[in-house]
Amino acid sequence: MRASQFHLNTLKEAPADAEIISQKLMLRAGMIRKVAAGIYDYMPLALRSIRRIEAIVRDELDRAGALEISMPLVQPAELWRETGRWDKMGPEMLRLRDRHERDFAFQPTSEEVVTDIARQELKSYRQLPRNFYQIQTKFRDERRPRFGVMRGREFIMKDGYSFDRDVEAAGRSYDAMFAAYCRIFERIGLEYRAVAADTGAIGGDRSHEFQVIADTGEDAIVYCPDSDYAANIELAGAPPLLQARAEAAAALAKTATPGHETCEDVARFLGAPLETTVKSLALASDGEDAPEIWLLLVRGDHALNEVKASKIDGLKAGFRFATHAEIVDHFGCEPGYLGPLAPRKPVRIVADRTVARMADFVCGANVAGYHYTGANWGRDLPEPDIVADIRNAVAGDLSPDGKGLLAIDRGIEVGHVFYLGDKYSRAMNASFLDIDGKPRFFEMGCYGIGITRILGAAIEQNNDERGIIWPAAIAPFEAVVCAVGWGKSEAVRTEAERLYESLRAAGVDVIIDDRDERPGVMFADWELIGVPHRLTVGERGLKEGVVEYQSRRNGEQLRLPPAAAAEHVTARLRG
RNA sequence: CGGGGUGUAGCGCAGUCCGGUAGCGCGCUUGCUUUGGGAGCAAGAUGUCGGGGGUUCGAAUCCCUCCACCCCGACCA
Repeated sequence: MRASQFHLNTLKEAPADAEIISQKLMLRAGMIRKVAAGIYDYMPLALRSIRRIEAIVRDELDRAGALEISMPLVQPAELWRETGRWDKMGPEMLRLRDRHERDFAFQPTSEEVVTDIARQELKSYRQLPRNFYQIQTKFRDERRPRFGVMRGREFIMKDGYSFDRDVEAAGRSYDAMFAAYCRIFERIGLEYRAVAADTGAIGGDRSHEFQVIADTGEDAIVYCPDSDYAANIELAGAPPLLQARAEAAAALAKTATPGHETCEDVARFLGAPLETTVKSLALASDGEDAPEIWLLLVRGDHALNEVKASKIDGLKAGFRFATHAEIVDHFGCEPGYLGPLAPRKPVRIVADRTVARMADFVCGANVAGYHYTGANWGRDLPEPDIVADIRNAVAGDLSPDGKGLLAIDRGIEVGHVFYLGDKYSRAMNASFLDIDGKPRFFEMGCYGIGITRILGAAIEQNNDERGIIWPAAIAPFEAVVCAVGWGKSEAVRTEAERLYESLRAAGVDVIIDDRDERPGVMFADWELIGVPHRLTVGERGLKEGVVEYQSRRNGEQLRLPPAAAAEHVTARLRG
């Protein structure tokens, strides 16, 4: 490629609404343009990187035995109604009507369509296992698109689906995809972690997220540096922090805490450690009749984990935070002073395992402006109705595998492998004839990779004050030849062209900067764009018999004889 | 969907309070000079001031109303 024929449009300043570094750099480098909220043009530079990511994904999936297909972007509502998801999906799914007023969905994912394929195409166990995937545009009408390409509404995703004859075989398919994903992210060159994730209604332990480690990540990853334990914070087990409940030592006392509503405030005001306070959260579950009110208790320094809470009997069907009116009605006071002692009306008390072992604790008194100190289970109030793990794990907790202490990192989810069971095949009556001649529902798995999100994640992980530093495997160009004084020096032109041609001959994806720009402009552009390897040809160097090499990643500079330069770059890329 | 905020040239911004017919930097065009880290000088081009309505002799500016976008808020690739 020649820069004079390529489309380059770099900016010195990023658009004001860009928030995170990858979004700013992609906009400045001219890779993407915003068309609407969460919807972007991918300009030639971006598309080159996208195609390289896709190539790696295809290569590894093909190797793992998956087959590429292409399913429609616009999918008939009837299929989505079969699984009930037409109603369940909510406003996140973009709905369309055709000229006959028929309902369609713009695919946010494709379980329904692929299951429809399977029930028509796969009749016999002899055809199993089968794994279909596609790399396709998805649309999810996110309530809040942000972070550029990281959380766009329209994005490119690889989604794959496996079909197996039984649970064991499905497990093998899952493991094969898990392994393929590891290879994919290693080849792309990302620092990632595979973490156990929530399986929701499906159950079981076969759900893993592939998280790219980055401070700007929206997910919290809990892991044990001394073992291979890693889980999404939604799932990570949080052990009780007390071995056993101590004997009550203090007397129950109602203490004035005017204006102090948070545990932090109350602890500071009372001069008590935050670990002696109990945080009370009022939830409501909407049952057949009146809503039931719940009070969930975690220690003052802990946070409620809503995914864990949703697994408690009675909350499984869904819950919400109680309204102000419900709180006043059941507790007889304003939020901020709620507690488990003698609420005005009966509420279900759920204590975190740590809270259940606390003694002499501080909690709201259900009277505005007052907290109890010295509260004790059994003596001052009944034992909790339910004791469960309902808090987020925190750094320093004992790892659930007992092999060390937990640490927490931020991550960006770029992949997810998930065992589906027969949820979709049963709903859509998708079956095959097994060896015994009886029909069975397919055991399914689904496997996603956020192709465009990988772009953002890679930049979040690889950048400096000058711009992007692409991992070579997904860079828009592997190398650039900068010709200083292109317009006036025949020698420079000749040597730059020669280098360019030898790199091309060696299979390097190289661009020659023949724009006749000043060197500062060229260097700034290519450093912003993040091309991993740069060769500079100028009259000054040629007089001394050298061209200059510079590595984008570590800034290393070398002066090389022109005859050895191309080989040097090739060796770094392929070596 | 709630709460906050912003819309002025491709990008970054000033001008709005106090109404008088739109400006700065970067970028773009042309010419000359310059030529190893985002050049200098000169001359230029580019605006329905988010849309619509109103007030006024006169509106980017005041009022009403839509719209778009951004930020803060709990199940996602």
